[in-house]
Amino acid sequence: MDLFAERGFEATTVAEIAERAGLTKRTFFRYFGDKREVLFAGSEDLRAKFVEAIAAAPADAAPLDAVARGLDAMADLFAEIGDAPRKRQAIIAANPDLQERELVKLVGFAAAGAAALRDRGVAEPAASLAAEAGIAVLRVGFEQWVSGPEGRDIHELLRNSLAELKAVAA
Amino acid sequence: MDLFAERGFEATTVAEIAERAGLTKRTFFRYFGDKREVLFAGSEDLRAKFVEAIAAAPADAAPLDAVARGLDAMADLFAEIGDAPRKRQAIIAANPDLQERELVKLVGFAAAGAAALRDRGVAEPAASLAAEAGIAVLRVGFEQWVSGPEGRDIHELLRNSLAELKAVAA
DNA sequence: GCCGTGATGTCACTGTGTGCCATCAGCGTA
DNA sequence: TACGCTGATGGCACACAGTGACATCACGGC
Repeated sequence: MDLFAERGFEATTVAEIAERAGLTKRTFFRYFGDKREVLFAGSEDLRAKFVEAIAAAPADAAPLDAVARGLDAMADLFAEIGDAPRKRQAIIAANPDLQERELVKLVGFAAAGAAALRDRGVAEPAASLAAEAGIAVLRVGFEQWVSGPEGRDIHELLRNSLAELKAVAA
Repeated sequence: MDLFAERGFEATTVAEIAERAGLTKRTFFRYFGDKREVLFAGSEDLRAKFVEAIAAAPADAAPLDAVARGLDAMADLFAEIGDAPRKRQAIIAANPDLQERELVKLVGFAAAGAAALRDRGVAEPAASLAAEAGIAVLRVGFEQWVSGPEGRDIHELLRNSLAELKAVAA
């Protein structure tokens, strides 16, 4: 993160990252599948929170409301770790390769969320659509959070975004 | 496309593609920003159809209905060129790097669709959400089309997918 | 003291992607 | 015809990502 902030992602070589971390290039690639992955190592936690919250939603909750619980759980995590996500997002915003990887992660969230919904008895394609819609809400709300003024509550932004989606789809 | 179908994307080098096309590696990279891009060259047309149809929707159409027009226009193009998209999708499905690039293209569609909606007077974040939701519908419907039996009508799949989204968001 | 086992280092190598310069065809102009 | 300009291409050389193969080393069990 330090190196990326100093020189940018592209201008930082894996050898330099490895040296800073006290290991070799080869060992770096044993821990991370590729150079980008080092910035997304924490995303499994996020996905886990998301699916757990969906699974834990009341049995009679509608699919999209279960997804809303998942989004709320993600927001908890964001709020918890302060503005680290914002710094990280600035690095990602400056590099197309990283944006690609982020999209992959988000689609992975959608797939995991859809699976969690199916476990709740939601049929396809409703499960996938509810999960994809939830990720759309996340994208839009998160974008407002990182690009807007500091201190705004990410929970509220996501809730508003979801309400807006419901209004649009009505 | 021939080379990718024979040996797979990864096992095909840019030098081989260039040779087959009668030019050099260097020239290939002047036409395509990277190796993956050669598979996505036609996507600008698709995006253009999408935004044109949104712009051409009746002035009183709801945002999501304007997006539905856009999806219909894309379906026209898919149906027109037969099963080439299915072959292409098989290549993409076999390679994570290509999937990443496809997501980027889809998100680009969403952004272009959102801009078209804003031109129609739709405010944010409704415009982005409607466009993102439309792309979710496209992903789910297209996935059914390529993975399901041959001969199904992509228009119908997309319409059903959209109806399902509306039901889920109700 | 010996033997796995897992983590790490070292080395060589392929392939992507880029910068730099040479070449060449076409085209307008004197 | 000769000249110079321009745009497209080829031909290098290179940095860097990522991988396979092998060596090394620390460790714990026996």
